[in-house]
Amino acid sequence: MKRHSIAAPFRSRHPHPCDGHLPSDLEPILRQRITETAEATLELNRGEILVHSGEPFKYLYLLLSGGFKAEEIGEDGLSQIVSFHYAGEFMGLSAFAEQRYMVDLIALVPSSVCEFPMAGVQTIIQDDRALLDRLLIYVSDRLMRAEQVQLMLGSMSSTQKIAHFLVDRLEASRRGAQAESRFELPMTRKELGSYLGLSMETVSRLLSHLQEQGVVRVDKRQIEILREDQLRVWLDGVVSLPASSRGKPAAKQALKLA
Amino acid sequence: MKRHSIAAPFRSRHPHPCDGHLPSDLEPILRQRITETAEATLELNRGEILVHSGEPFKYLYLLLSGGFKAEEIGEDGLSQIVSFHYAGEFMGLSAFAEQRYMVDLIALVPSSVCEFPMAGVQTIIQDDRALLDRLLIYVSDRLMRAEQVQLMLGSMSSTQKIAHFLVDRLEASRRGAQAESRFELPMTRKELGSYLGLSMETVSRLLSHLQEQGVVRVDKRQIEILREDQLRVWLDGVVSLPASSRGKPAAKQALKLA
DNA sequence: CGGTCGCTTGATAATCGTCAATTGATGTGG
DNA sequence: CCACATCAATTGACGATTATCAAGCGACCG
Repeated sequence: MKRHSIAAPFRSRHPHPCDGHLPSDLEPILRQRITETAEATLELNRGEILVHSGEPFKYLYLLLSGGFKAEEIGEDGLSQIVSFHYAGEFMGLSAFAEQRYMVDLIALVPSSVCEFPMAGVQTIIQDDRALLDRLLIYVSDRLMRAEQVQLMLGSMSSTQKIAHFLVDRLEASRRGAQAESRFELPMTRKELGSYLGLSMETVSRLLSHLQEQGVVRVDKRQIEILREDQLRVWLDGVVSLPASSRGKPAAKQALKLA
Repeated sequence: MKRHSIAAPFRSRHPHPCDGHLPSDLEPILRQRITETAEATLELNRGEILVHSGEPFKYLYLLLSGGFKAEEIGEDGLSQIVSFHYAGEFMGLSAFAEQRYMVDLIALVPSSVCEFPMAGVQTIIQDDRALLDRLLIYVSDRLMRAEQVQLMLGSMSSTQKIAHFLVDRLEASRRGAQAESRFELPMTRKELGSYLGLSMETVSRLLSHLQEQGVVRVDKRQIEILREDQLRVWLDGVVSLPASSRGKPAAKQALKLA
């Protein structure tokens, strides 16, 4: 984990590395003040740990580029990825309650993050309550998403889970600059399985199955969505994973519904 | 749903109905100010809906007595209970992001809640930022819990899920006034199943099984924990639900581990 | 008193996890 | 630079866990 300190003179002379990466709904004044409190940027390689669960909540992190997983660790050794983080997102928002991080934050791919000391954040909040308003909204937003993940984990079949994930990624990539229907997954099949509550093997089979049916094109971690409509059929729960494509009824079904 | 307005003259002369129900970590000054903004208390019977998902976020609710479920509704008709709420808890905290409620809030048993108009809450926040700090903590606390539920849903077996739930309830009842190892469930088996990502039948079988082994006593919705140590063995994942107690190896296993 | 609801229990079957073998990619040290 | 180890991914065979279907029972309500 390489650390690049941002000295005060540097800050005033150069475009700030966090600039252009802050959430777009943040008021301009706040952007500037936040930017000024950033103490350093960090570069992490795949597998490097940014924060350990249980450590005191000293920094808020903004992901500038790359990808992260947030992994919840049970007392008994169980673990589960509870969220993935993509560029532009804050990380560590579940730490306000206990003033300690509640998850491990681990880089999935080479990533850079911006580090905001909580002391500085508190200072900003002293003169301008707007930032606190924003933080409340961000945390509430994550809560909303976590509840949606609960629905996914508790009530969906494996096919629905994958479709749910792919549709979510597709919509995110559409919101991006050049509205693509292609994207790159930053995580392994195993990590995706952990997030979805499935085994690595099931994830792999589902992706193969989706590809056989011409719904997506899968090349390593490159995903291209060919038929969003079919994906939404999977999401509606009509399709199920065949036991090694028994007599290939699944293909017929897919054609029927097309 | 019966509504009792709290007129201003009433407020000054009587002990307030919300008094003594607010979270204990709230500063006294805030308690008083919050209490003053309460507009009404509501009485709901089992099954009555306090809030529909999607409605605008007009009120924050404090549960005074009884129990609630928060039910997430998928676009396709799927639904899942994402949390239960017990006396003293705020409800509706995932609504800050979109300014709409994200779940249905439904009474599990006859309940009373205190209704705080968001307009009034905003007013308090204008003069005193402490309340906003508190809200951030409460939302972050719920996020933390939601992430723990994700771990439960994604990585635990049915036996671990039930044990997890019962241990959680046991600890809550211990924190109560007379530190009991007995408590009453406010929800049906089906509702509990929805929350745990299990079918009603599996929940019923697991409770029967726990009773056969003398770990708990179950009478309708009354639960008494007899052997917390055994419950924690279940939580560690050593035990599994036998297929109709095949030759009763489960009983032997339980004795071995005792 | 009939009907619905909550709960229990049994039989059966489907989904999905586990185990295993294989392949290709990556990286490391001799 | 190549052999070797490790890791990610795929695919198949098998079986366990847990959902579904079905029947029955007591409680409560109209």
